[in-house]
Amino acid sequence: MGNRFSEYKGLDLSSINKEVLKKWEDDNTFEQSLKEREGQPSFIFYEGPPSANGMPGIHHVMSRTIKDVVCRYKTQQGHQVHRKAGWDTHGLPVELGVEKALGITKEDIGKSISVADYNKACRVDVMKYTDMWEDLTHKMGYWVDMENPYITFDNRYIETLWWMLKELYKKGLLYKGYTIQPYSPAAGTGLSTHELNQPGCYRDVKDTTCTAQFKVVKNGDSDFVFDGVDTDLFFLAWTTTPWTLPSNTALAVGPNITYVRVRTFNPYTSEPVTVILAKDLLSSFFSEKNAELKLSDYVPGDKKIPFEVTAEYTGEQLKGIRYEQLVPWIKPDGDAFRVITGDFVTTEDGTGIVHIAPTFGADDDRVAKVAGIAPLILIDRDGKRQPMVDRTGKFFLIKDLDADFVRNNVNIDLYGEFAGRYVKNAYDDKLGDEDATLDVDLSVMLKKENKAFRVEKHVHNYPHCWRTDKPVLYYPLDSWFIKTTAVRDRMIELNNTINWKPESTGTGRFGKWLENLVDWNLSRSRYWGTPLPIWRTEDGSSEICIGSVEELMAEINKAIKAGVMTKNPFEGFEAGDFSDKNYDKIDLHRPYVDDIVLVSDKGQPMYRESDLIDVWFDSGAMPYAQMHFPFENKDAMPFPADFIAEGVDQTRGWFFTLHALSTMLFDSVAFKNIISNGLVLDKNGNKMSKRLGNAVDPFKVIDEYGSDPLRWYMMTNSQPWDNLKFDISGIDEVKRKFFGTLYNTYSFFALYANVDGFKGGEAQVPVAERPEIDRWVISLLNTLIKEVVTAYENYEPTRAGRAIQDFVTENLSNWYVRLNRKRFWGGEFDKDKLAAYQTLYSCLETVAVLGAPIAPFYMDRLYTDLNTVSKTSNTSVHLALMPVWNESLINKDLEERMSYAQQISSMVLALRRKVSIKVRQPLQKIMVPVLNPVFETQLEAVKDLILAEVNVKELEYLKDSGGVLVKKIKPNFKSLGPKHSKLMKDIAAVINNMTGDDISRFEQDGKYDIIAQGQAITLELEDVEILSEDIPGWLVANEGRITVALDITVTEVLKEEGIARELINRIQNLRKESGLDVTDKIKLTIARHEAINKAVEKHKSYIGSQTLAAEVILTDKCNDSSALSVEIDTDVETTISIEKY
RNA sequence: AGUCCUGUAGCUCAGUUGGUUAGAGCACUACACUGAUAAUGUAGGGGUCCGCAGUUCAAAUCUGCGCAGGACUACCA
Repeated sequence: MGNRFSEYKGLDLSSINKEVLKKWEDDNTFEQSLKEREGQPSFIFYEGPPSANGMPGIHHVMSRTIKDVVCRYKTQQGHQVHRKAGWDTHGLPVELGVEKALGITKEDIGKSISVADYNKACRVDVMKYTDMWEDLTHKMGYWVDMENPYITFDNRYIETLWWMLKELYKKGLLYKGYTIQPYSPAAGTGLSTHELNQPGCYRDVKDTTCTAQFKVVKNGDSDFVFDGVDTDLFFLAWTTTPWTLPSNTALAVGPNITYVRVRTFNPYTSEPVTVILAKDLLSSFFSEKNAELKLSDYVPGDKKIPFEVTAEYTGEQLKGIRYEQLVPWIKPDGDAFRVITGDFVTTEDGTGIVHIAPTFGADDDRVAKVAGIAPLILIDRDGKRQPMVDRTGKFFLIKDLDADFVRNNVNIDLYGEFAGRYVKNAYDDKLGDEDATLDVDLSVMLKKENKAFRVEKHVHNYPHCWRTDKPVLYYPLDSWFIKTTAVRDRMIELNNTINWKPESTGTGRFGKWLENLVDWNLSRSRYWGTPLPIWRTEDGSSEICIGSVEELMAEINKAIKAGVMTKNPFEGFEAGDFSDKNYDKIDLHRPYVDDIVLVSDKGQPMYRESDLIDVWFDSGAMPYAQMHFPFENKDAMPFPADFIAEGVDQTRGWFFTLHALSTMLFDSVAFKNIISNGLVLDKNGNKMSKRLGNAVDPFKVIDEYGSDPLRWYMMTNSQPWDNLKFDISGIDEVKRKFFGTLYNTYSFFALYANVDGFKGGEAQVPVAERPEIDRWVISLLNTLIKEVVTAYENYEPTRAGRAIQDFVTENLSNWYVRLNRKRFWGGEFDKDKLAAYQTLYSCLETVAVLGAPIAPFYMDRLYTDLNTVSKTSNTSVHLALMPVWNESLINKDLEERMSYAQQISSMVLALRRKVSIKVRQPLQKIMVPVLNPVFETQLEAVKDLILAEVNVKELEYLKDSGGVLVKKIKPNFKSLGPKHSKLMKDIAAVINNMTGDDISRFEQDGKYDIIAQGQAITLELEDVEILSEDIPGWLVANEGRITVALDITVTEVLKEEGIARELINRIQNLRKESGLDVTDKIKLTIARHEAINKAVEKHKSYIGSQTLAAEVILTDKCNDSSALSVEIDTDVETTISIEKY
């Protein structure tokens, strides 16, 4: 050991995975990689916290591989890269999981199970798969510190959150307001979008829709629309929820939409009316067939209603016009019943005029606020502001309203008839599908009042509550908000400095999101999460936002003194002591914080606002909370991150909250570089899911193949931000194609290095003194380093991996090793051989270092195997530094001529195949037309390589003399294009029609005059490509611009040499079969055969040297029992025997 | 509905500032090679570059409109 390069029986990446893991553990390699970089520039990385209450899947391997690749790369660039793991522990999925496990629903909380017990169950449940996560992290080789993770339910973590909330509160960015949210009256709770997106929530339902007539008020602003109108004038607006019409306070038009004024008759009352609607939608209300009808011919009751367009307006013109309240039940408090404009208005359906009920639509609420339109609000018995519908889903009963309000604002006669009606039959147990709905009754009322223009059933998609199956209502609910809109511009500015991979996610998805930002709704009415640290008096006159446990303690003590509390539940907690022990004494969750009652300056009790905060706040706060900032690490907080990575689905999740909080609190980005990766789909492009049974178990894959092929496959198969169609056979391919080839190359090296006693520590043969092919592969190697390092630096691991793979399989293995095999076996251990070993060694070592971030296990093994013998390094590859490319070793000329060699070789081999002449049979010569001296010089340098590879004696350059060559000329569009764009077609035609003589003349003069479309044009040589495609009389191959001819005459001399080679081949096979070592010398006996005697005699020493035969004996008959019969040529058979010398 | 991504050979993917014969690997077929051998090489078949329109001398590449798949956000008259 240590003196010989390890040789293996086969490649077992799964075992290597395990062995290398063990080594990392024994050597504390990860810790070392941090310790060794102490004092070096740090590279800051944030780990996005996964939720540990679900099993890790294959897609987690994806994002974690990306993170790991970057962090390992940066370590190899000399940075210190801390990686702190984290767990996301709050939130709805946890609650649902617990409810399912305990067989309870939300209604049971506080009844059959106490909040304390419920939360205790959540705390345990959320960590239940931690072991699996740690195991996967470990096995896949993701280096992250799992010893000291941040956990979002930790009291210290929450304390930082409180500190942040207080900072926001102090800046005036935290406020209470209301917003329109999905609400389930049947369940009595608001719903999150997450809940709304449960499968089956959106269903097609058939509802009554109504196109209502809003009567235009005639005043100074609207005179122009009344010009020539002889009837009442109405706006038409359509709604799928007629029950919201009584809450209408505005109409919205599109500023650039064209509207028409139409004189017609109401189809229900037959009264003459004039209505306004979008021009584009005219045909959906008025049939073309009726266009000819005369208004004067109309008889009330006619089915066919005539109409006449009498004016046209833009939306902008209609803006500001007032109309009468459609359903005058309740007087709104403030400005209302005015036409406003909105960009969201379309003419796809309806009338192009949108009915706005700010209390029941999110869009409505927003545009109304902007335009200064009041919502239709009621005051209930408790003095609270309410929409027209109560929490159970019915119009408020008059007795439930404030008496003063009823007196001043409510028309009891009209409203009384409808008060108490449920807006959907589904909310009333007593009603079924057969009963008349509120929508219908309202529509009928409007019809009678000449206020409905069309009433019909309409099928549309509507969300339903996933628990009660009943329709959801959009309803205004009280919530706490963060005023992100206040910093929107700054967020956009900062976002422009972030390097997004791919860029489109940053500018597109994220950028657009920021432009249309709304305030961040923080409130969640749940149990398991970070409580909002705001205490308020019942009347809302005083409130306090708590920013630390210490502050809370002080307030509690104040409250105890004031007598609103009797006992401090957090007694014994010492401010400033950040130990586990101290923080274990308290619990900042519900219900404990709810039991705390504080006291206002005026001595009133203050109760906690019962909301929890959005879990996304938890994760967005992790840069600070993971350090317990500012209570600890006040001056040592790593911020902002140099790099983060997560799935693209986090764009509006984690990416957003990180960005929003850092902008608001520190006026800074939270991360400078980001990769947002795509999804991992199954091989057919379908989303993986347990339900479909197409989910891939990462543990099984790693166990079977090892992590390296999996990681390599994920990084190189498609760009990280494209979706990956995960196909297990792709991993197999990577294993064979890449790792197999790399392993083979190493095995080849190890085998011969051990034979020759090469150690790797020998003095280097100067590159300039190495043969052409060595310098070629070294040139490519330096190109590779440049390419790979640049790719990593640009956060493009895919390019890096593909470049490495290409180099290994194509250049190193298929060409360098294949052509150089003979240099490694046999012969003296001379300078040339040493150069070969050193070249191959440095290629392998460099590949190991370059590939280490992606394939950490195998590359570490390869690196160690090499260095254990050479002793040039004794560390893990992950502590090694990335190589630096040497520009002076990159020789593009050399790379070009080697590619000529490769191309010509493969062409000659193809020719041989065509005429069925084996490669073992030497041939006399190949001929290559050379049309310029540079090409000849290039070829001359690689001539020997070509000849050896294709087993041909000489290479002849055919010059342009005596007209042997048939030349062809092609236009060079790239050069011609910019000069003569319009004439290209004609020029091309002229060039293609040139004769051999023309071409010769062109070549001699260096230019050529032609006429195209009457214009004289002088062509330069660079404008065309002249090549020789055929050499009459020879066997010719042609590829691109290279042409090769092969002399296929087999002379007697050549034949003999061919026979010698055949013999050598048989003998080598025999050697191998008989188990001889590569270095064993033999005694060789060959039975005479007329066809081979001369060849053996002539090439005796050649045969001997190739087969390590000390003696080569031609005999009449081989008596040896080990003698074997071999076929040398068709019908030529002889026997040979070998014995160890 | 909006925003974004993707669409190239049977499959997975390259394809540079637009340049005229669109490539690779896998798979398939045939042949060859054999001291790297559970490798390797060569050849072959296989393409509406998603469609349509436009810009241009020239479009897989640029623009517009669609189509299909996917993601996110929203669900509104």
